[in-house]
Amino acid sequence: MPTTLKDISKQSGYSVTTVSRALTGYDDVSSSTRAHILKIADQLGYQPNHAARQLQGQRTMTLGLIMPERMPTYEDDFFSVLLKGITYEAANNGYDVLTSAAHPNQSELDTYKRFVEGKRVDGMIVARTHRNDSRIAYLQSSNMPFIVHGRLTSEEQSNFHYIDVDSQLGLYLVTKHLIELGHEKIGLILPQADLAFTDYRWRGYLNALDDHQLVYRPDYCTHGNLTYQSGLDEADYLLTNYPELTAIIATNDWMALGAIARAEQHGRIVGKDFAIAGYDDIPAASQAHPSLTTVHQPIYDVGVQLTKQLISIIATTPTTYHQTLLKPHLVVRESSGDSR
Amino acid sequence: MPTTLKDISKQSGYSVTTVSRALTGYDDVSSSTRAHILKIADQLGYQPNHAARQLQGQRTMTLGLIMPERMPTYEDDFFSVLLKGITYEAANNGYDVLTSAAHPNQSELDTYKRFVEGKRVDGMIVARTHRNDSRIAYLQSSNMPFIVHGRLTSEEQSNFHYIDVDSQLGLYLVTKHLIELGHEKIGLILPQADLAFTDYRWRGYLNALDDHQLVYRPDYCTHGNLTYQSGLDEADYLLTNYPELTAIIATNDWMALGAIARAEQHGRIVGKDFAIAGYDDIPAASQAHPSLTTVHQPIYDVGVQLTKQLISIIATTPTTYHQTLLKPHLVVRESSGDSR
DNA sequence: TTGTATGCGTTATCAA
DNA sequence: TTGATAACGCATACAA
Repeated sequence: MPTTLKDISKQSGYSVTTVSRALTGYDDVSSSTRAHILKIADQLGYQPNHAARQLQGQRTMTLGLIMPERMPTYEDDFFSVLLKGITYEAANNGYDVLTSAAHPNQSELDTYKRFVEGKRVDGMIVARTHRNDSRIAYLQSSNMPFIVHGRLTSEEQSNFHYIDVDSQLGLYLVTKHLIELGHEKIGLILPQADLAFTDYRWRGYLNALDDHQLVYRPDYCTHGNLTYQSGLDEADYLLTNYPELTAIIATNDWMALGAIARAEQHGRIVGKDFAIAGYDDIPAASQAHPSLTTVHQPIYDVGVQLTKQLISIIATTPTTYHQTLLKPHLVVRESSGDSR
Repeated sequence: MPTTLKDISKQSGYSVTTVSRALTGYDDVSSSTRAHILKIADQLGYQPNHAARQLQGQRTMTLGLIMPERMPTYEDDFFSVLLKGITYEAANNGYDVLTSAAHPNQSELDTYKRFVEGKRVDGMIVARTHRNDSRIAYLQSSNMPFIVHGRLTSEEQSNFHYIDVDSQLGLYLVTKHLIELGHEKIGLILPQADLAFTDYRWRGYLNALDDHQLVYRPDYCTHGNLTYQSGLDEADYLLTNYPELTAIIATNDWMALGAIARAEQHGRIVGKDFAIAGYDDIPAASQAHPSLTTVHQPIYDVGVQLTKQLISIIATTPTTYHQTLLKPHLVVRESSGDSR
């Protein structure tokens, strides 16, 4: 059985109260008794019982992250990398991280409720927002501190703390890059329509076309699901129906890699007579052949930033929303080809 | 303030005890009162207070995973992918996952103690074992259920539940593959010497040489640290000092990718006049150019298996160690070249 | 079938 | 500077 305050109390002769105060660093304990108690606690290998602390309203020193209901695609490591950044930064600040996914017969939202109303965490991190995001609505109605990676769509109000990478700018940059290389007919493979960033990426593409007096062709835009397979499928669709295309932008790297593979099967030589670009700059992007032109998203670092912010929010309960928009940068590699 | 049993008690007129029993599914509650209570609980959105449950000795329904003290290299996503598998499988069984890393001024082992003695979890998962692993020794001395991914070195006793991928077999397979292609002078880039699997991988290499009557040259073996950079460095060292080498095996894919890059800088054409193989089969391996011959490790699935096992161990406290050795398989791609 | 009393380990309040 | 007591929310032993 683990050591409790009572054990230390007995050993030391002091009351449980005094022991508690000595251990938690109160200043109304004589330094000699504190030293004495500290020594015994150390000998006995005392570890505070976390549940007991929580129970009388203490902080949990725990942050929560819930993985999406349907597992993101097998190859999508967005959440795991984010979680890595979160875990290490949390630990640097004395926090632990509780993670879960929907339990059987429960919704994702139920999991949020379990964490929040079960008082299991001091704050929540929400990632990959979608249109009309019920998780955010719920958290707003609670008084649990939370921070979001991403915003709601541009038509919705994002009245909460967030850190986002400016997807609209990101897609503007790639699109502009391709246009400047001479491309005028550029296909676009978007993610699922209900993801909030889909909206921003689409707008970035649109703006770039606009700014260069190119006509927007809605039929050049399709929706994939962020997987390699959907990159194959959507590229196939675009190349079959619109052979006039000279370039395709996929809104994540896995779809872009799929698109490259399929384009080559269609007889296009990517990086020479056809251009493809991705988004994210995952490790495989630089290894791919041709290497992938893409937009860099520092996911690990975003995890770190989110954590830093959330912890400061927990500490200070700011009255104004902390909203950060990070600027992504274009990484030009072989797949977009030379100037044509 | 979240709803408590007391609130439901007041609303329903029943005692807290009865409410508690109705909600946790005892059978000594009349079905009419149960229905009544359930309804009110639902209306009030009752969520059990986790801390309170834990406090009187209940299960936490939480599993623990602690990330290594020094962050695994930036690009090493082993833990994050493992954690993804663990989290989803845990959730499937009604469990949550608590993760952390060493807090400031604390050791990794302190973190284990916090989790175990602070009674924060029902079981622990340990990964990436090393020689003389103090975390395992500690857990063995506790009575916290735990399962390990990996074993101790072959000279040590692995008296605990584990699931390992047979690294020795894995390295045997790659080495044999290269030998059968005609290679006789094969460099080996190992991980840090204190990692337990280093031992097994080295033995696999050794056995394959032995079985084919090739002499083992210790100086053909170097140690990297699992990063791309160390792949560059160690390959450089090997190629500079032993130009007679016709192949290099790196014991993970990132080092192998580094080795490919450096070998090409040394004028070797990998896949033609020089062979390189890796280990892990990370996504980038199939995208690399040349694509990487490697050994497949199903990390996500291992996470799933570990979780399944651990949960069953928690439930049944088996008296015999559950030890599984998974067979890895060779994935032959371009980097090992054709028969020579 | 239901209710009362008690305790889990800790901290906060109040008194000494 | 220290200690007794109550309280956090829940589940259990025991009584009714």
